Amino acid sequence: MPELPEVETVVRGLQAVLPGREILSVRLGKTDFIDNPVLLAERLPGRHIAGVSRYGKYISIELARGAAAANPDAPNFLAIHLGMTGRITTGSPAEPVRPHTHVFLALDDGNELRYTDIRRFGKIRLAAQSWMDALRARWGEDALEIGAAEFARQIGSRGARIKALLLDQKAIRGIGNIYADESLWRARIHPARRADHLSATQLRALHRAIQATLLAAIRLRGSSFSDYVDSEGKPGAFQRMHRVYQKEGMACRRCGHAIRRIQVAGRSSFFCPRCQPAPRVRKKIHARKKHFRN
DNA sequence: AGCTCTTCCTGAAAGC
DNA sequence: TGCTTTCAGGAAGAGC
Repeated sequence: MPELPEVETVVRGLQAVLPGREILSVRLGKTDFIDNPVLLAERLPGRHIAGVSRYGKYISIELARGAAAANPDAPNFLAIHLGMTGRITTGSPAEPVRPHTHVFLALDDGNELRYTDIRRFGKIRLAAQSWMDALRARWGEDALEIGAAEFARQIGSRGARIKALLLDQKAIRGIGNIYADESLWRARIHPARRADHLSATQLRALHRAIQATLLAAIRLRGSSFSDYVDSEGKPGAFQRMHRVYQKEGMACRRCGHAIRRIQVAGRSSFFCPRCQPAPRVRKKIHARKKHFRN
């Protein structure tokens, strides 16, 4: 499940090989996850790649602007979201093609950029600057860049449960289920706590925990659970450092209590019931979800 | 307005 | 053994 650290790792890999390359041709398989496949196939050939960057969990491949592409509505960005099972790799076109590979871009150095996505939860779009700006306006600050004060202001004022907010890209961008759970464990905060019930100290601790967790994950090139690999096709190693995610029933590394799993905001949430004390049970929640004891 | 739930997709694993 | 059911989750959109 590519989240900020995995996308960052892929982007760094692509930055090493893509800038300056010309896209020679486009071949497509299934296209239901591509915003406008005809436009993509028509407009990409002949364009040169200027750079690669990350925006939240989006990968943005910027195309060099020719004279004709100078106007602001020109589609100068290839925006790619890996969804849950997306992978982008570059390598020789002679390498065997993995099943569910749906985009092939031939490059002028003889290599091929491929997009593979089993579940096709990913998204690909040839986008104009205005679309990238709209994404920026819609979403919150990047989880790695946001300061402690801004984090407390954005998150601490909301009535939603903290886990739901961490997953909401409009509140803060880049975090998914793995790093939300790992960060909450590190900060000793229960995933079902209301954000506006957290103390200033807890918000500071959570801000610190998020950034420390994300940076540690980037150092280990991300977490490979099912499908994630970097742009060279190699898995990350941060899954070895997971403390709660997918560890139901195992002993908490801090206190030894069994890790539990509950649903919060429609997502599996793993936590230590001793280190991360539950919110005071509200009658509404108690009546609906009996497993909220602890 | 602000929050939670449902939906899309495939394959692995559990259930019977 | 072999079938069916459940589950995983990012983010848009529906619903409350």
